Amino acid sequence: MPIKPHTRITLKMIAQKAGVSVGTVDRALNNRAGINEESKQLVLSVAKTLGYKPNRLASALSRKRVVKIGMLYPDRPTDFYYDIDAGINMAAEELHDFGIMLEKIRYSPQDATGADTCLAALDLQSFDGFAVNAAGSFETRHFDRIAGAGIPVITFNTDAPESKRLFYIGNHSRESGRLGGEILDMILRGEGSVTVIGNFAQSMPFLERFSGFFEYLQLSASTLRVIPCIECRSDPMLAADGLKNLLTQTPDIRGVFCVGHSGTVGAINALKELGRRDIHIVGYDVTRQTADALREGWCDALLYQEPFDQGYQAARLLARHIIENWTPERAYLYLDTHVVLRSNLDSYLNRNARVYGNMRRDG
Amino acid sequence: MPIKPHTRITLKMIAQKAGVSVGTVDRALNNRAGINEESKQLVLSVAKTLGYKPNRLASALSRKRVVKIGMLYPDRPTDFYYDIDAGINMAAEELHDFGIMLEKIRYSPQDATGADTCLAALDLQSFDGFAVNAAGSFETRHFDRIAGAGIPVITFNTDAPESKRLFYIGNHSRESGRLGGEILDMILRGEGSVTVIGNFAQSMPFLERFSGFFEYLQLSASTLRVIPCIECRSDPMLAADGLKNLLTQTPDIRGVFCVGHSGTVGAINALKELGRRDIHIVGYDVTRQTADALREGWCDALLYQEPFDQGYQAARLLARHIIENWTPERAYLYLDTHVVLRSNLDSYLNRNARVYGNMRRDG
DNA sequence: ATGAAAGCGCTAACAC
DNA sequence: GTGTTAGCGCTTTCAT
Repeated sequence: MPIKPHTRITLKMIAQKAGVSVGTVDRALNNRAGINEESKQLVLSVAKTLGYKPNRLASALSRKRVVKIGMLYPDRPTDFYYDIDAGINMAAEELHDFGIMLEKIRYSPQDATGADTCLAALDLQSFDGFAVNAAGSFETRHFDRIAGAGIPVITFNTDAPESKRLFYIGNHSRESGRLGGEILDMILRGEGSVTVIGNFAQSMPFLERFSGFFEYLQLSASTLRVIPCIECRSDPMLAADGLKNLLTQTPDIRGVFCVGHSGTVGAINALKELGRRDIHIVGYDVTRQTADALREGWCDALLYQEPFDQGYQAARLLARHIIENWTPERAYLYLDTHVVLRSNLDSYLNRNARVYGNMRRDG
Repeated sequence: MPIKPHTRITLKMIAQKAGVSVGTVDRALNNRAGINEESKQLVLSVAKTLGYKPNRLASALSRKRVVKIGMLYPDRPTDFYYDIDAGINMAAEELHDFGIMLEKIRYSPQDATGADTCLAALDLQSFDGFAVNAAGSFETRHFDRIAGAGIPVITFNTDAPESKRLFYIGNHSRESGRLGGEILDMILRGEGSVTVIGNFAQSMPFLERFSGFFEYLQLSASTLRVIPCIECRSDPMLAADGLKNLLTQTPDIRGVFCVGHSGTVGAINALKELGRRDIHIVGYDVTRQTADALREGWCDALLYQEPFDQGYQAARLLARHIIENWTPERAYLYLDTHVVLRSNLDSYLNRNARVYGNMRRDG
């Protein structure tokens, strides 16, 4: 192990070259008050010619203030939020050293006032930012109020585009719907009828997936016939019953597109009950139930939304905004929607444990 | 919603509670020499009850030594390594603050002695580790020698399982081959003949993808007939000619599985030339050529290997091993193989620029 | 074997 | 408006 001097441009070096003190350099470089324009320009130009790169570490270490970020997301369904939560945990660990603390605030999406109560109870002033999963019946005006107070708010997993949130990170729901249409069309080769199990009342992403699905069929001039869809309201039972009903009325249904996890589970159960392996399901999210069904052939493809990454990146990016005053060029940061088939299912089960999980420190 | 105070356990606190000095605590915690067993155990137990978590930042900041990591990977095909390179750049930037320096060492995979020459020219002793993309005709004994000298070596993107490398991070080639089989089978519904365009002489992953493809057809009892395959030796022209030849002899070919990027490009060109939109291609890697073909319907699906992440994670994980003495539980860290279809193609084009690119600091 | 002390690069508080 | 200085938590060196 060689001992090499660390040649790095420091504030001190800039100060020396510019003939000022580190304090002044700091003020210039960080846009702080109490410096006159001339010195500022001087310092800035010296820093530039020297090729100065700030050292986030030293900065974080010396910062007295602890940055506190509120992570606001539903407490269920447990399956789905388990992965988001894991991603947040990972980010929390990485950010901890930087003096950034993540505080999880779970709300109940079923309870219309749950999130509101949560927010009301919080001492907003003690937070430096919020990352919000705007699922369920969340009142966006709440975080408009927060954003209005100068505390940055971003959304993840589910957006609230009409709100004052800074940016969104998550999936492109419409695109994933198109993907669902493409896969179902590929499987069925445009023959027969399909139906959609929706969850539209619950929140926008579901509606967007549905739109995307239609969009694909439209664009590709698919010959698939779409039968009026079923609403499942996040209840697998309703989805199952609805599908069974529909099948008695319309026996030529060949495929089902489920815009959400509960609908997928319901549809799978219905087909199992009826023993209909000839009907093809394209659904959402990899959980034990859907994974088993995929493996056993009750389902053909699952669209996977990288929940782990959503939590992880949301925390990281918001932290970055707060610490470095960084903002993305676009207000939408889309993560990929993954196609999970039988052959790559194993990769997605416990995927985080595989790679990221191992990346956690031993202690 | 507990409000946890950000109380950080420091060496000082442990020292105080254990009645020793910070120096001793440091020695105990980091297995350094010059401490007697009793004090060590005492410190360790105090640290444990206090729930001590080391602060990587302070550690990196105070460390005098600069850690140098050699990233060894081919210089072409440019398209493919552009993304790996981008991932490495991102890692380099993140790691820079931690006093970790990445040095890129590009070798020419065509030139049998290219990598060897590279390695011979290096001052091995000045490196703290190597991450190697063991593609092409790379002589694994070279990095066996390095590993033998106590310098950790990991592989990424392409493994060398028989070598002394510490662990591998990249894709599961056989699984991706199975995925290719599944998709082609799904498209063709087991009807007709398919062929495989190989690149087997080049390196193991290609052979593994091929095995996986067969494995799937076998396991699923697919009725697809596989016609003896074409070898393309990384040359799209050879692939195109081979396919055109085969098609004159065996007109009922309905699908083509290409185990590598060059084969995919060649097959696409052949079909374009023949105007055969009825033949389905499943290939590898998203580049301008394959993306255009997918969009225009000359190709049905692309398997994407997350090159960006491969470079990024390889650097991060090796750094972690060197700095924190962390080692993964398994020697294989698999990243997902993504299925790219028309509907989600846009997500994959410039995907790194979209999210990660934006994450880079402004300067 | 152990303690004391000097930084690493930066921030923030205080003095001028 | 500017300079000075005391840390942040850790590593490393030098005494003891």
